[in-house]
Amino acid sequence: MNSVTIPKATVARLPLYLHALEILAAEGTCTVSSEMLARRVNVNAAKVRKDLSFLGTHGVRGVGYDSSELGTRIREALGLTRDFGVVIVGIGNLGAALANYDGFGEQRFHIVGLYDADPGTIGSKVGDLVVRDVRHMPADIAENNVEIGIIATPAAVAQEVATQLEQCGVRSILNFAQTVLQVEQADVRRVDLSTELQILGYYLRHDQS
Amino acid sequence: MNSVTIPKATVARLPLYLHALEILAAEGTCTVSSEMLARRVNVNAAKVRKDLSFLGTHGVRGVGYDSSELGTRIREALGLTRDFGVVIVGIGNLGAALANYDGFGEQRFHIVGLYDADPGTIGSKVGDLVVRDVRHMPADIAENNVEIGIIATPAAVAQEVATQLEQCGVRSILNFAQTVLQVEQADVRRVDLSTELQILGYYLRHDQS
DNA sequence: TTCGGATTGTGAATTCGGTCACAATCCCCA
DNA sequence: TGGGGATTGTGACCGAATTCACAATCCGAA
Repeated sequence: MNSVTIPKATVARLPLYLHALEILAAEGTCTVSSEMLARRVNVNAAKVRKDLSFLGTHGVRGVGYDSSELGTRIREALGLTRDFGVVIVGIGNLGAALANYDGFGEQRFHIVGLYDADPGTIGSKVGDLVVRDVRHMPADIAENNVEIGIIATPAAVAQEVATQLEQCGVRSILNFAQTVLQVEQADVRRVDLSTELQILGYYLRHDQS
Repeated sequence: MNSVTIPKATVARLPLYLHALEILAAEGTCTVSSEMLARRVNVNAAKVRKDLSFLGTHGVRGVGYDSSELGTRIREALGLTRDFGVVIVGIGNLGAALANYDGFGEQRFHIVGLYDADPGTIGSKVGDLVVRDVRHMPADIAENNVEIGIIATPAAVAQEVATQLEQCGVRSILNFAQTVLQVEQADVRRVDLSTELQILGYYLRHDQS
């Protein structure tokens, strides 16, 4: 839609700006400066301005950005103008925690399905959804127009689930399993506790962020 | 310790190489090529070699890397030659899930304390630890030589917890709360579901990974 | 109406990370 | 003993991301 492509690094920061902005707006701030945002997101003010410039945003020199308009612009850029269906596969401790996650706020991501393969888990209720047999997943996805899949299964089956998700047409995958997924086209983001800890471990000794 | 500083991007990949290596080793592979690792980690083979060259590693031309020696080298580089004490603050759904996380395998990260502020949660047992009042945290940290703190509290109190952790001498923080923490010196890594979903959302429309 | 302080937007410079290509080296086999 | 296939290590290039610095612009006050 939007003509210019936004650099990956910028895309990754837009949600942070948006969140900072929502907090400021809730506090009644109408105008924000790049400096103000920078402090809250822990980056350089020049970087904020350059990032925002990719949105074709127009702040006002000498004044700053209108916080509500800027919020709208960022939401548009991120595509947060419509709703997204999300499924979670693997309802163990982590999957259940993610299902209960309330951090979406007024966001547009809606969890519409929870799946597991364990008969002991299937049928149990998490939040206001009932865990269904993973074998129902393909049909459900097609029916509900699901676009994002979250994998919270054991590593051993994560790849299989990913392949299946992709076959169902899911193009975006958030992977919490300790595996690097091999996919055809899908966009995968990986979140792994043990990886993060190991990275932190390195910087414990080689200290200079 | 190790003379040369390793680029951040490389550090972030080392845990992936290590994990791939452990799987290969478990399968009985003694020698691995950069190409083999590259496939499993979804990166370029040249990048693998360049990354490993920072470790001063010596593979054997025409042959590859000795998988057990390479594993040792990576572990040394990451500092995984000793144990790390970890505490988790905020034992809600997510905190409890993290406490039960078994993905550490034979890793050296040991969760030695769980803390919460809610009287209803304090005293409950998660895994084989009992959740303690967060007010005991400073004393416990000093006593047990804790180096890493995981924050899984509501966003509203995350900053306060971070400040307290830092005052207790914790220099590494893994932040699951929806906030950007302001810290003095500590190294912070942030993991947030809603941010990840928003990034995925962007690429759903602007598709070309 | 003019001046000063504040803040944006952006070209230019710089740093960082990724990719390519190839010489150097090794093992194995004939 | 020599040659061929395989694979590493790395210099050179390329592109992305960050930072710098400053002209352009705006608001408000005198």
